[in-house]
Amino acid sequence: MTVETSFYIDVILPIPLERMFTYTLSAPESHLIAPGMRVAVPFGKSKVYTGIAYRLHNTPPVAYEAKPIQQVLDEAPILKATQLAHWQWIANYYMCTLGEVVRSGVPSALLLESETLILPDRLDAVPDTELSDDGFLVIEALHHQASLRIKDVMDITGKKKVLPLVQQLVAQGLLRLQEEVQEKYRPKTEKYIRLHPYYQGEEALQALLENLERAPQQRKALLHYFSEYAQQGKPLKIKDFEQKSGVSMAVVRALIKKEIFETTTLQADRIIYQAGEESVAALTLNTSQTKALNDIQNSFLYKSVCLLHGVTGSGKTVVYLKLIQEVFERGGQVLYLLPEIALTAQLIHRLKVYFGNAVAVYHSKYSQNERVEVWNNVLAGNDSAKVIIGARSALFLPFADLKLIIVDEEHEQSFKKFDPAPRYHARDAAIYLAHLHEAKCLLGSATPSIESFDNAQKGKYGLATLPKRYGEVLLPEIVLVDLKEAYRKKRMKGHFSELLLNTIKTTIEQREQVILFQNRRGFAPVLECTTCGHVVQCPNCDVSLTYHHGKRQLRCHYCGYHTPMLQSCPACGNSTLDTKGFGTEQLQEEILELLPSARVARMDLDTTRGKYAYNRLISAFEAQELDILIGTQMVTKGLDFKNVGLVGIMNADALLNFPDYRAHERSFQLMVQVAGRAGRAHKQGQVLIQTYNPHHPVVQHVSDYRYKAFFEEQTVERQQFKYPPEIRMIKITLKHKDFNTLTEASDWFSASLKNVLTVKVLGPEAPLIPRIRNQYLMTILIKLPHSKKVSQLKKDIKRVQRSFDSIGKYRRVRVVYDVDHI
DNA sequence: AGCACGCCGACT
DNA sequence: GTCGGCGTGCTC
Repeated sequence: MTVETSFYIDVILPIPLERMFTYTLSAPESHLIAPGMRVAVPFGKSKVYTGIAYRLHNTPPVAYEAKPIQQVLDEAPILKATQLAHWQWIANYYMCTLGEVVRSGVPSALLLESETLILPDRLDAVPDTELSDDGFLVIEALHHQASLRIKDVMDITGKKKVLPLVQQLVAQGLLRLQEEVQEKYRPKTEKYIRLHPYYQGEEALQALLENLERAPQQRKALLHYFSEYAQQGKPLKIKDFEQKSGVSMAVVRALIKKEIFETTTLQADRIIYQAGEESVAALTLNTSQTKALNDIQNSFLYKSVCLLHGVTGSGKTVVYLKLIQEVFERGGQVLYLLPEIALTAQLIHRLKVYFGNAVAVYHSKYSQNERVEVWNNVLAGNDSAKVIIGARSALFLPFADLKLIIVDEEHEQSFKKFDPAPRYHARDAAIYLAHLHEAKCLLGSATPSIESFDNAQKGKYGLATLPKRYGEVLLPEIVLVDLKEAYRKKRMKGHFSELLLNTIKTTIEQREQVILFQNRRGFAPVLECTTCGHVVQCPNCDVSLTYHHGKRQLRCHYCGYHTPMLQSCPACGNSTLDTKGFGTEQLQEEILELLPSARVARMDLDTTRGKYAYNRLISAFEAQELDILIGTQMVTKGLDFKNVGLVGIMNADALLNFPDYRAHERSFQLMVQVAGRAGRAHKQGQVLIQTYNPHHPVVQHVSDYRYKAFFEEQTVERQQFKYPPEIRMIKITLKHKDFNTLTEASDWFSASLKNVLTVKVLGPEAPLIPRIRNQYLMTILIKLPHSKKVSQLKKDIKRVQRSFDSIGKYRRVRVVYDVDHI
């Protein structure tokens, strides 16, 4: 007597729902499946999703009947247990669902797409005369086409609601529906040839060659095959063979047809790297680099995270290389995280020189196929993916043996993801990932974030420093220009002080280049009527429109709205519209007027939109085809120019006066980073900062490169006003298109939080920009001391949200959590 | 999140 | 009458 056992699987679906879904498995499926594999499952009325198998069990669900899965999609797990643990941590810590982590973590080519296909069943089951007009159209279309999709039916009938119609036709037996799950990723294959096994023996071969006496080309091909095969000892690529042997494809085909050659198809790796050319061992470190390396290694003996504070140009990368080499020799995997992938080209090249084809690149700009390739290589622990360079998303790779994570430019804001969940900080997620793998994590920066330096000061992280530029070149000299005084003494030409303008001139005369930094694109950020004071605003967002001179347009930098330049004030009708403030575009225009012979280019979001525009600008500047580069923060990021004599910061106050607790930190970082672009291999560079407040402590600290003093001042400020790292913060944003509903809803939410939580709840408050893309925003801020337990707090917040969601009128109010927001 | 269902007002 | 709007509930 046998007892019927049922098999169930809990599946993570890539959707923003907290719970998992339980499906039934057949007995054979239950033997094939393991946690971490993908499964195709039906969901709802007509959808099929790819989910991740999470837990296999025998407990039937009580409240509902589980559906059977459609298909097991993998033979082996594509996710590792450690990886799932990491994803779970991200979901908990950043208050999102595991499904959202899956959606952003798994390459979308591995998350199959469901497409409802409509196929003909018995098209003559019902006479045409009994069909509705729309029904007739659909059946007619299926006489010409093998299948239709739902959206095709919409086009044919010209209607949006076609499902009832389709369902009726299905019920009548005319059509059937097929839920087709398509594998988007097809491994690239290449054709290889080899000699047919029949000719293995000496005699058979001899006979064959004699046989080919009258076919000299085929004979030539065969002889070439032998010499190549003797060298390589493996099947030969058909393309290579054709080239090297000098015979035409027709000859090869003839030999295949005669069954003298046979072809095999092998999966090819799409990403091919050249072999390593130089050895890291041959790299010599200077004394401070040696010391830093030793400090890092020592700290790794008892701490898992170490911060490397190295000034710009101090040679941090060489230290990284040494650390990577050490792991590389032991065969472990290294993850090298960068804030922005635009800057990786130089680095990838450099790493490949040392680690050859062990270097793999992974980021969102890569094609789906390439990403799946890297994914599989990392999963298998292949030699072709031992050193992985990537942006944020590389954190989600299925590491088999991760030993070291390097987070370069750890202070960069772009490591924190926002908008689609999961809103994680890649640096912090990297530290947790290292912890799970018992790996080491190195954070590197010239201007460490307050948080990281604080952790280093408190002994939580190790600390190593590179205080000097490589080759003992001095850091650029920073000169402050008092704008107030310059204006008073009428020593200004447009937005340029005489000092800055003259220094630009002499720099160019010395055949050196200039970078001008202005953190604002466009021509003028505000268009104001001088008669009535009206400021022209975006119709969808509560921000002023920026005037773009080149296109004679007004543009919104938040939603992309644009309109031709207005000739008169929309409020009072007078033609007295005037621009206020200035952006990169206006600077470019001014400089062209002031220095007509200078070769000037602008680098901002507007000029780097095209696929290659960014690289073109960079190479033109590198090749010294340009004298002056005017840019936004884009120019501050890790670019290594060799001939920059001067960096000008047009207006430091625009950075400092930003209403945000991080404004000073960001200003310090931006200014020091952009200053670092000045100076050459053996010559000190120059930096000019224009400001209305030359005595501002941040400006002062920048001018002397006093990071420590800056850090201490910031720490005091943050302790005083209760900001991180003194406390932790969770920002809750509520969005809705109706202002009144939103206000009511956020009041309710905030009040409930204040009721339930024992920590500080601030708000609701309208953010700086209270409306974006026709959605009103409200923020609630939660500040909690480190002594409080976060996990319980987050559960309490989620509980409040559940009661909130159960209130009908608030249901459509979107609630967004941003933990440790920037 | 989707998506269907169901109830309302606005038109061929 | 039908079409499309949007509020509501559900998805294993």
